[in-house]
Amino acid sequence: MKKGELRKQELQDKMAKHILENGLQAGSLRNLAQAAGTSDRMLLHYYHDKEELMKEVLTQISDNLITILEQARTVSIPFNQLVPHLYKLIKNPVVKPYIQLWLELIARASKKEEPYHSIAKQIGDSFIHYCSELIQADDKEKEKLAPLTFIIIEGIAMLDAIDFESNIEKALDGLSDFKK
Amino acid sequence: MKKGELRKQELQDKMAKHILENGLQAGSLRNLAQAAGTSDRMLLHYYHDKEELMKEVLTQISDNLITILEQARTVSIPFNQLVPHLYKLIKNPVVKPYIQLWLELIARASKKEEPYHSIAKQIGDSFIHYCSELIQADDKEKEKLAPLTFIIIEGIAMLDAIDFESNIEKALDGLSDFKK
DNA sequence: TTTAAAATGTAGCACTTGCTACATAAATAA
DNA sequence: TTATTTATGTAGCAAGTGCTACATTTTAAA
Repeated sequence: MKKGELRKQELQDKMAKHILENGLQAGSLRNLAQAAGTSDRMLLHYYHDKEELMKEVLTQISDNLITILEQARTVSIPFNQLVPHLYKLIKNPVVKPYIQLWLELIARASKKEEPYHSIAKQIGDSFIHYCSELIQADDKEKEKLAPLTFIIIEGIAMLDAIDFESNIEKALDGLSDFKK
Repeated sequence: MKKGELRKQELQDKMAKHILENGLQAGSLRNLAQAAGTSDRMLLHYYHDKEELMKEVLTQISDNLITILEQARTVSIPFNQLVPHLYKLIKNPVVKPYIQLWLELIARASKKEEPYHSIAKQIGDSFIHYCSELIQADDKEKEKLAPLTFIIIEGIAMLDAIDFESNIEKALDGLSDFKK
């Protein structure tokens, strides 16, 4: 890697950290520049415009999350244990900022705003793939259970955003009453 | 109702419509004023500040949604039919803007931003109450199934935001495989 | 060593944001 | 009719937004 690219990567790491800690809303060029220890002028030197910058930063954040998830990977689990397991995971202080950012991403994606929409789709795909790998079931079952797991975790994340923990517990209770 | 209050309500209706159609992001005082056919100056005459304005407008929107939902109410349905029923409902063009706004609300609520956080909690409560009324089950079951329904519908709304319809179908398929 | 390219600084533009100061016109109360 | 709220207009401020123009220094290629 050349010197320039190295510097760019250095800035990008710091920007990713800043976005993760403060959200998309706090991601103005000047804010990001300050967090990275440079100027907005320099950011537009390394990136063509803000859209390109955000695309690369968010992609990096998403890659980081995947790495974290892969590291926290266990052996495959049956569905009824997987959901509580993932609930614990998204409550983890390391993971939680990613979930909060994810909610912001979805809000923008729902308006087809770019680059957020396409990045959100990518992340969605990765997560379903991740669920699929974790579920203990045959392939035909996985096909249905991975999306179902995704949906339930997303829903839980939303309830968690409005401090509905007790409702989450009740729902998990209700879920465990079901059998195949 | 006095003349002033009447005028305020008139403006508020138009602002609610605008927010519903264009989202929170498009809700600057000047945008709202234009949509209501007045000036930002006048909005701050009727409301103390933007926070108060948003609080009242969003509360009204939420009340409108509840009215719509109540009108679309059927007889009580067992859980496994309720989820597909609600999925159809949130796909309804009349309801869909509310869901999109809801996603935006959640994103802000997750940062404890006011007035969004408290309003989102209120709406969450109403929706769980609504689910509870619709579910065909005894009270003890409802206690668990209403939050579970809420979670699943929220999750579906998120997947829908990133055009994951086929995954939603698979998940619903998977869900119907479960039995008590 | 000259030359081209990449890195960085300083200033600013045009626009949007919430909100305010200062005024006048209109409706209402005394 | 006078006095007092209430309604509305005009202008602007201070801060923030993405982005650009123009300059200079530093680095690397010839």
